[in-house]
Amino acid sequence: MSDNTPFYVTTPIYYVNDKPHIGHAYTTMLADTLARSHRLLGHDTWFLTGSDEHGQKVQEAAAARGVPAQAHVDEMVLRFQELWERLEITHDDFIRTTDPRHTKVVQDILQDLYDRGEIYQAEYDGLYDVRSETFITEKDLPDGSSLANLPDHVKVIQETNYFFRMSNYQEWLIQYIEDNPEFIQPDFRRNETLGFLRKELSDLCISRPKARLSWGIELPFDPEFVTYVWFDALVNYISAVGYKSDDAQFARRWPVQVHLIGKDILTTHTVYWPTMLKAMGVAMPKTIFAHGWWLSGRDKMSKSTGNVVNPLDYADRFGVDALRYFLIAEMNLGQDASFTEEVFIKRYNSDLANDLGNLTSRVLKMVHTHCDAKVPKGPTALASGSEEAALWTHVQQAVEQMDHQVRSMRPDLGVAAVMTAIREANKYIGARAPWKQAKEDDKQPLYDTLYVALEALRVCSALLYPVMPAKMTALRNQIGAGEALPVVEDLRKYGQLAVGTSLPESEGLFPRHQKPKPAPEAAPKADPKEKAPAAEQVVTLDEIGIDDFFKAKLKTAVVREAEKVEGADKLLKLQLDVGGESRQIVAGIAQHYSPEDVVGKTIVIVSNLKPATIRGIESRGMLLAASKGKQLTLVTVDADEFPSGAKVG
RNA sequence: GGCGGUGUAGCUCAGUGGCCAGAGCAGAGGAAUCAUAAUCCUUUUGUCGGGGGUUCGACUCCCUCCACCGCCA
Repeated sequence: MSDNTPFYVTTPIYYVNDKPHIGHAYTTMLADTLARSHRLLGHDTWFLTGSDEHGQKVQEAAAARGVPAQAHVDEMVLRFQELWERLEITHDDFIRTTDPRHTKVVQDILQDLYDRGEIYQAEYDGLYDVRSETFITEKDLPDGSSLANLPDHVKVIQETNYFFRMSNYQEWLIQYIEDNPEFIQPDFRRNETLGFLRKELSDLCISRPKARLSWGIELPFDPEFVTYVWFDALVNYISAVGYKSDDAQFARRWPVQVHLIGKDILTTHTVYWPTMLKAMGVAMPKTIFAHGWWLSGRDKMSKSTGNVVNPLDYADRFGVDALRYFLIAEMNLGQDASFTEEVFIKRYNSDLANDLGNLTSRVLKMVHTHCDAKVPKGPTALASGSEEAALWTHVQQAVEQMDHQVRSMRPDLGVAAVMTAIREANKYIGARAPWKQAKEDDKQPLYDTLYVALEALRVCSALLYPVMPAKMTALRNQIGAGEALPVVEDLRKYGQLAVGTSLPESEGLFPRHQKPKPAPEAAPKADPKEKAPAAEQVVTLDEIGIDDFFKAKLKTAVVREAEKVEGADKLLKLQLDVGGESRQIVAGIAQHYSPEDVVGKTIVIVSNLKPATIRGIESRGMLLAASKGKQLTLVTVDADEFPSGAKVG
């Protein structure tokens, strides 16, 4: 089974100015689990991660602190490097885009492409979004703004830049994606990319004038410019493995087996990067795999709502391996997954504490009590049809499943198969009742039971090792399998534990955690008589973040006309003036206001509500009104003359 | 608006034409007492989103409607 198939896996390089969060940690742990799995299989494995260190934000952050940019990133990068150490990440290399080995290669590539006409200079005359540091078109403008009325963060600029002839490769890329189904995964992301490619692809702006951005890699053919992100960040995947610097290494590693990415950077990796490689004449990645996001419950995690899960909190409270297990077991790769403390503790308790931890504990306690803390002598072969053989079959199914599912990028299913085997082992113990066997004069049945159970643990611990390296090493040590890395060949062979091996004192691997709380933040102490559901409501009912609030765009509006809606006794149709724009809404206020009452009033509306058709009449927005019981009053503004279209909030 | 997806037990999901539709978690009852108040057994609820069609037979294929999600506009 062992071979020398190369396995090269990457994470995106993380923006050094960002604070590390669960998204970074997840991708990196996933890559680590894959890398460890392939190393066990004997594959020639290389795991690369790193940091993206150029750009405006770094330049500004460094300036704000009054330190040179390089000193700033040297300091910031440690937050990632230290986190990876803490999370048992075993990357083989960590590339920084400020490394000379990287900047040199970037410049070589740019010069080469420029010489070959793949990069050209052109005048850009249009809109620039300062906030996202990107060029935009009129279509990209936020609602309510226009060329005549630009938002503060959008500027009209005219500047010279350099462009990469990406558009030349559109047809080729479509064909390539269609010919190579494994290239972009999961397949619905592949479809998205093909959808993106149905419209015309433009050339890619790859530079910024130094006047605006100096913290970057200088274009070798024009010292007035630095290269902007794409030819800097993406190139890390090849600069780190010897492209244009170490042909032997590059030949050994490339093409990469898997680029792991989050779904938010799909297009850069499935459109920009392949066309860049094509222009360079470099082979395509085998697979670009986009995973989903971790949600906080059902909501996107967001800094401003404060619901960002800090991976270190969980690592501190439950252990790094428990966190790794949760992240791998809980996410169906590709889909989004939900991270809550309640779900975390539930899974921790049921899988790790109750099933695996307790199985280990009950088996080892008996070995210590009845077998003099030595691996007992079990059956030399498993009689077909026996309970032992049945358990072993389940364990072997887990071996096969893990192998298959890791290759299919579904480690969650592999882990689930191992848990099934572990539950079978618990059933086996129950069926054999070794505590009864221990009371018999003939101890051999007892020894048989315990040895077979230990063998099941040996195999399962090896299968889970890539996910929980430290805990599984501890477990393997406790059952006498030694501290060395598991050997894959031994997983299909029964009877590998050496009889008579002395076992060390063992302690619980996964202590149980009490009482899943409904939400991460401690809820205010409710009346003890109140049952959980009530408390849950208190917590989940409805504090929203400022972000949520601002999703609703509230504006003032003046009612120009109003009329009753025929056939509906509650509805009025209103024609509004909202900052010069007219708009029609339907409001259920007819029992409280007559049309004459409301004309001329300045009211408040939700301006970005999805249009609805009420009684066949289009309603674009809703007005605000206070109501209690049967009373209702419109929300108006406290000034006699106030312009319509004003922002409220 | 265009393209795609999803809708199966209280929750999370599996199930690519055929025995009474499944798993884990949660709930209920019981057994056991080696073990981390852990384990094991039994057990309830399913119009398989609605409607129509193809078929001897559909959760599974086709059409349509509804709801939600993703990407794009």
